[in-house]
Amino acid sequence: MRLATWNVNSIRQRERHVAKWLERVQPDVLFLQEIKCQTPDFPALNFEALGYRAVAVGQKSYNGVAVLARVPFEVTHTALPGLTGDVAEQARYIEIETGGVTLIGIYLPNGNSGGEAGYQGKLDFMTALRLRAEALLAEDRDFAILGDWNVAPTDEDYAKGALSPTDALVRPATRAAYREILWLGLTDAIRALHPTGPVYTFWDYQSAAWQRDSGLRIDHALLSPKLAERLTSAAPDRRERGEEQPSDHVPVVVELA
DNA sequence: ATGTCGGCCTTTGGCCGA
Repeated sequence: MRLATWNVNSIRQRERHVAKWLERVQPDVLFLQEIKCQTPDFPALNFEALGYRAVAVGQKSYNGVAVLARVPFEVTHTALPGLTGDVAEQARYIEIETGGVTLIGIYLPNGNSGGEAGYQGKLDFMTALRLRAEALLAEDRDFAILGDWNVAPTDEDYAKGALSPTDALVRPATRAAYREILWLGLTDAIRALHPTGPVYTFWDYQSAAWQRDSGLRIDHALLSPKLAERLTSAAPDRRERGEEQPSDHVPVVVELA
C-alpha cells in the first residue's frame, strides 16, 4: 500500500502538478492540505478521470484538506472528534477507512498567527489528536496519521537559521505535544528509516530557501504498531520542489508491505 | 536572508496567513 501526503498550497494553482504526480507515482491514497477552496470548488471530477475518487473538506480562503484514492474507501470523519473552539470550525481533518485500516489526513494549525490564543488552538488540536489516537489504539485499530503537522520535532528537523527558536513549529510545548502522540507507541515513518540528518519536506518561498536547502521537516506520517511492522520505505519527493510554480511543500510517500 | 506566494477585499494595491 502506497500512502502519501502533500500540502499543495492552493489546489487551483497546483491541480496540474497533482495530476502529473499521481500518474508518475501512482499512490493508493493521497492526502492533500491547504487546498484553499470551498468544498464544491474542489476539482474532484478531474481526479476521478485519472482513477482517483476524491473527497474534499474545504472552506473559503484558507486551510482545507482532501483525500484522493484509487482503492475503495469510506469517509468516517470530516472534523477532529472532541475538538472545540475556533479551530474546530476550520477544515483541517479527514478520516477514512479502507481495507480494514483507518487513515487520517491532518492540517495542523501553524500557530504563529492570532497571538497566544492562536497558539493555544494549535495545542488544543494536538491534544484532541492524541485522544483520537488513544481511542484508536484502545480499539486495536490499525491506523496512520499523515499530513502537514507544522511541527519540527527536533533540532535536526530544520536548517540552521530557517526558523526562529521561538517559532510555534519548534516551541517546547509544541514538541512536547508531538512527543506525547509519538510515545503512545506510534512510529514516525521517515525517522524509522532515516534516523539522522536532514530530511526536509518544506522550503520557504522567501530568501532562496530551496536553493540554499534551508528547509524544514514538518510533514509526517505516524503509523500504529502493526502498520509500522509493514513499513518498507518513507521519503519526501524533493523533485516536486524544483518544478515550475511549485508548492512550498513536497509530497511524502510511505510504502507498506 | 522582510525582493515569496496565494486568496480576498479594502479591489489594479493592501491586507493576512504561511
